[in-house]
Amino acid sequence: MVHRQFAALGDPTRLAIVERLACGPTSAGDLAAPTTMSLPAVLKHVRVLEEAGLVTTVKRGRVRECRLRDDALVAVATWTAQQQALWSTRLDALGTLLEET
Amino acid sequence: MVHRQFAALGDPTRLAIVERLACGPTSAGDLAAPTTMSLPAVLKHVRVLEEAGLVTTVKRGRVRECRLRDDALVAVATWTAQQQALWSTRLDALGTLLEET
DNA sequence: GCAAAGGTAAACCATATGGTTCACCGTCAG
DNA sequence: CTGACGGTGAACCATATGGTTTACCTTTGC
Repeated sequence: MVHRQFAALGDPTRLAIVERLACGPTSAGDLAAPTTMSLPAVLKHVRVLEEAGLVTTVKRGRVRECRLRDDALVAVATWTAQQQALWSTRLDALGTLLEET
Repeated sequence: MVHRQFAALGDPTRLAIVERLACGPTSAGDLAAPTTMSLPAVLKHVRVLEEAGLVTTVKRGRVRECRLRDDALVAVATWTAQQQALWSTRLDALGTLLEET
């Protein structure tokens, strides 16, 4: 069910959040600060990323800490690799077929 | 602008189309046949994939042939690799920091 | 204990998305 | 030539998405 993750990464705002989070965990407020968006909007995006299994959040006191899951992109990476492998072997097969003729 | 591709792959129908196309080019009709969807619906998805630079289509006679672009997933693969690299170096840094203390 | 800060829930809105049907057009086969 | 086939454009619809504002709750600092 990797399409869930693709969908989550398909929004530019959420992609930016992931890239930001790759540099270390931050609070939700800090995530919203550099944007022109309201906090609730940003938090909705964080929720989506959370449900896609890309980030985890913990509430410490009154601040919610968001961090990238260490296994966040493995599903995406493996799917992509599989697909590329499949595709390249098909190209190889086509190549040998062309050589034979 | 890799979010365009992520968004395109974020829909289960389109993801299935890509996987199907990885096994070789097909006509639009053949793409729609195994599904419960109407042809126009499938063709809309193909358009989206085309605009995301993932597939190309050519019209031969009255049939439209759809094929996966050979460079379809490079952007996705490179972004993912970069991100994982960034993330793992950060983890390494954290590890050495913990060792020092 | 009070005020400010950080977050959250709810209501709401505009637009995008994913799908349908129907009418129609070009192409291929008999 | 004509009919069936594959695809396309348009109109339309329901729901999802991305955003807002407002009110409110909890935590923190003085």
